[in-house]
Amino acid sequence: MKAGAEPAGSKTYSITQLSEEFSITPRAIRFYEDRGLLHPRRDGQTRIYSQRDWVRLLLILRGKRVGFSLAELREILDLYDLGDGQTEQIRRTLETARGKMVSLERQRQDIDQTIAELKTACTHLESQLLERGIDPHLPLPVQRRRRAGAA
Amino acid sequence: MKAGAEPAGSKTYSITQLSEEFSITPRAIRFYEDRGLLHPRRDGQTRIYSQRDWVRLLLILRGKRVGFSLAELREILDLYDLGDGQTEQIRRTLETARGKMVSLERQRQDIDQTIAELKTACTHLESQLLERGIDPHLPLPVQRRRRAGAA
DNA sequence: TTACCAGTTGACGTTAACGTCAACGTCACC
DNA sequence: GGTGACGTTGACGTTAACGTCAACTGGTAA
Repeated sequence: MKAGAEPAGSKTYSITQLSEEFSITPRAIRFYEDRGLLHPRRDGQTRIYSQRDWVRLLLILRGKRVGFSLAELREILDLYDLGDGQTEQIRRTLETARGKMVSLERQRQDIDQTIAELKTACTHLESQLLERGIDPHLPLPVQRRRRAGAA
Repeated sequence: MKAGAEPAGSKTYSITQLSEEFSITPRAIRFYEDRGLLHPRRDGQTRIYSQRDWVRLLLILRGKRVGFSLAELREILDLYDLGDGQTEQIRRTLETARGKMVSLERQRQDIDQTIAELKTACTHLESQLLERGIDPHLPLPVQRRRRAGAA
């Protein structure tokens, strides 16, 4: 039990705990490890995830939502545990980080434009409904629910 | 030459013209058509693209950059040529449009957070370089270029 | 002991979005 | 009447990101 860098009393997670918290499957988590995005401790066979792993997973999922591939996410996550690598390595890493920021800025512009277009499309549709004397904000005709999980 | 809805004098494009303008392959364009995102006229076998198709392609590519799948993009594009469909159809369409807007807003938040994190990571890296007396803004050691195309 | 979890490692299946290749048509031109 | 350039339709290959399934390994509660 002589823990290493971890605060020794720090909270840990099993793979299913993590999978439930983040609403993904254990399979996905193992897959991320296979791709070098996570490196949990082991107790024999079983994986034990630390707070740090928790944060990493958070970053991974957010990164996916903004469109990064797992390979890119690996690069990005490595930004944090570089610590004191070789100078050349640091410089390259810095370059890729800057590159990703640029593409993200552009992506945000794309999103803003798309939102704007959807907005006009919506008003267009709403006016069509109004012409027919229908309230555009009424809910749809009683959706069939199927045991909805967490939002 | 008796054109239909088109302004008759309106500019048209061949598939390779479009592919070059947007830096994609003809294969991709045909694929989009196969998935119902484009409906070009035909002159015998050959496809003829109108201004409207041009705009659609623009929207498709932007949509892809913000993470929409081709199936989703098809839905979105259909928002524009609904015209005067069935009332029920209009309402459902309106719902999906609103849903996409919500997810886009969230995605923009994700992007902003990611940018912020990358920014701190960058300053971290830069300070490491400064500690070693290195200018963090010098370009990398003479990248090998290989006949770069358009930016 | 048996039974049942929770977890593990392969191995193969799947979907999306094209790439690649083959075989073919067709026009202008020389 | 051959030869490109440009276009077409299949059909199969490929990569990413998992899903699915099978076979196995401890622990533990009845």
